[in-house]
This record gives sequence, C-alpha cells and structure tokens, in this order.
Amino acid sequence: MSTFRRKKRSYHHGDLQAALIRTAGKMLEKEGVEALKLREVARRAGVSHNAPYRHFAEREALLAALAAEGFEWLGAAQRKAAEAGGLRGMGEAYVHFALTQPQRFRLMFGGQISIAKHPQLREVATKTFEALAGALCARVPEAQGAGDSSIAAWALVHGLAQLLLGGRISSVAKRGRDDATFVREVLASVRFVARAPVA
Amino acid sequence: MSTFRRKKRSYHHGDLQAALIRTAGKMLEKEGVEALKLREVARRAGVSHNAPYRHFAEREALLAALAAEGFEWLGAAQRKAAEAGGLRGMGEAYVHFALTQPQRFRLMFGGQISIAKHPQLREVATKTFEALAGALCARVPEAQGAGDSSIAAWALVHGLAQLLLGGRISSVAKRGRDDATFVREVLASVRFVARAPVA
DNA sequence: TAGCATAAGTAGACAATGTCAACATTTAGG
DNA sequence: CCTAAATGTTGACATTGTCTACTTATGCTA
Repeated sequence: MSTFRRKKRSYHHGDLQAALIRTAGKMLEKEGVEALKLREVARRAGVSHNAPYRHFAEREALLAALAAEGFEWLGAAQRKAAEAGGLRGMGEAYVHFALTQPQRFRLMFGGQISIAKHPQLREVATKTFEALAGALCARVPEAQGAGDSSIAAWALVHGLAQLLLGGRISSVAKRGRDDATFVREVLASVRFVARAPVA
Repeated sequence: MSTFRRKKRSYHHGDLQAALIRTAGKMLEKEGVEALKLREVARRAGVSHNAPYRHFAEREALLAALAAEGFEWLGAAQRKAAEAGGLRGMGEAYVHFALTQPQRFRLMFGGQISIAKHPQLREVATKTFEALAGALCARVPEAQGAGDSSIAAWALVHGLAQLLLGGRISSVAKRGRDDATFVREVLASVRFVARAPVA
C-alpha cells in the first residue's frame, strides 16, 4: 500500500507534499476534478484544512502538480512505445493512456489550469511534447512533410482519445470492436503524404 | 444590443430563461467556465440570486443549456460548410468554430457535464454528431472504409482544434503560418485509405 | 368580471469551500 | 543550546450552491 509516514501522531508529517499529491491523485481519478476540494484532500491526508497551503499556494497549484505528473507519465509511456514499436504503437499507447486515466487526461488538456501561472507545468509539458514531436518526425513515413504530418498524427490520436473519452463515438461506428481494436483500425485508415494534394 | 425586457421594474422578467442563457454565454466566453457562478449571472441579469432556479435545477443545468446551444451552432456551421465545400472545408470550419469560441468548445467537450443527467443535451449532441458523421461518410474518398475513415477525419480535426486551443503547438511547428493556413496544410497532409495496411 | 391555481421571483438560512492572518511546534544550523 | 525557518493548527471571512418558505403576477375558468 501507500507509504505511511506519521505513524505516531506527530506535529510534522514527514512528507506531506507527496502525500497530498498521492491522495489527490486517487480522488481525481475516482471522483473527478470537481470533487477535488482542497479541504477534503487535507482531511483524507489527516492534516488540518490549511496545511496544504504550506506546499501549494492555491488549489490550482495542486491541480498543476497533478497535471505535471500526468505529463511525465505520458512522456514515459510514449518513450516506451517508441522504443518498442513504430508510429501505430505510439498512437495506441497515447489513446490507452487517456482511456486508462480519463480524469487525469482531462486535467492535463482541459485548459482549466492557467499555463502562464505555473511555469513548472509548462516546462514539463513542453519537454514531453518536444520529445513526442521528435519521435513522431523520425517515424512519419514522409520525411518531406514530416512537420505537418507529425502534428496531424498527434492531433489524430489526441482527438480520437478525446472523443472516445467523452463517449462521443456511437456504438454503431465502433461496430462491436473493443477499444484497442477500434483504435488500431481507425489509425490504420490514415496515411500521411509528403505534400499538399493538388486541390 | 441585447433585447431589453423588464424596462419598467416589474416583478416578472418576461423571458428570464433566455436572458440567463444570454448573460451566461457572454460570461462564459469572457471569463471562463470557472467564473460562471450562478449568483453572478443572476446579479447581472438583475434578478435575485434564486431566480435562476425557476429555470435551471442546478448550476450544471445552465452549463448544459450553454453546451447544447454550442452543439447547435457547431451543427449549423458544419452544415453550411458541407454545402459550400468538401471535406477540407468542413474540417477548417470545425477548427474555426473551436478557435472562435474556445470556452464554449471546452464546455462542450470538457466532460464536466454529466451526459446522463441531461438528456436534452445528449439529444442535441447526438443529432449533431450523426449529421456530422453522415456528411463525412459521404465525402471521405474511400467509401469502403468510410466508417473508420470518417471517425479518423473527425478525430483529426477535433484533436487539432484541441491542441491549438491549448497552445500546445509550438511556434516552430507552425512555422509562422497563421491559424487558417496552418490548419489547411496540416489537414492536407493526411489521406484516408480503404483498408488497413498490410502491417 | 371575479377568483383562484400556478408560474415566476424574492428573502433568508445553511453548510461547504478557498483563502487570509495569527499562533504553535518542530527541526536544523550555528 | 538557542534561535530562525519550516511546517501545522485554529479561527475567521466572504462567496457560493442550494433548500424552504413567502410574495406577486398571470392566465384560465366560471
């Protein structure tokens, strides 16, 4: 289970910051962002309602930390998929990440966290994206239009994740296929070209 | 400007429901979903803090109404683009919608509105999506794999919109192109195929 | 046209939350 | 060992969503 600090009730916690992130992470996935109240997190962590403020300037800062953690996980997943396989594998891993941790994914891309206000988040996200873009560029077949094709590839998987996550894809379109198969086949229906078509 | 009911301060408003949606819509785009407090909307509409409850069971119901309105607008925009042009035009219109009304778009797809709890929203959204899917199927070049290709096309534009909206696309990737051009060229870098590739 | 049911709006109350300020307790460094 | 900086705690406040009870206007019916 989770590491227990503060076995003996002591004034100081030991590593409250990590504990808060851990607790908040669970709450996030189980009950959604809306349910992620600062006071409730404190309660579950067994500290006073104001203790979190020693580690996070405001609620949004905690959310930012969770999002940052998410970007690191996503980055790791993509790195792994990139090593193992090619473009398709990365795409599948991307969607898999989103479907496995929907609330986290929403938090990361929902836009409710002011990107300007949390430079640390910006940095982590940027790093992840740059790695992603690099891996994509190296793998998109048409090196000529690699730039745009990479963006297109990213947008494709990102959009697919988002739509699946929102339950926007009708069952008729899925034709009974499970998520993984569906994703694989949808992604397979796309090709990238080097240059813009004539018209 | 906006239609003024309740010129003479009368007990009844005339059409508060519409007024609330109008006011909330402005607030949404100007200040974001978070700032959309029920009491503030009431205040700006010039009614008591409880008046909205005669028209919306809860805060989320007002959000649902705004989202529904958004889906209708999006549907209309897509219909218009479908008449005017082809697949590319529709895609560009989709992204344009998102970039023009970012907060609305986020509300529509952010997942913070319980879809199960608001059947009316579900209905409007479904109707829009079915029309969209139909139009796509009719326009995706490869009729054989039209189903998956349509989903892919939708996911592509949706994801592109989302990424642009979140400022996730680095300026280097955009290479100085304005949004419209960038979108057009990214979308042009993709082709749809009839069947899954051999590997 | 009078009267009444109902829709629409108001007033007040309550618990919960985010956040601030002031105070308490550890911990660590000199 | 003693003191400053971290880290937690208590208490307070404004704001919000939402409930209940009350008031006023509207429109139907007799």
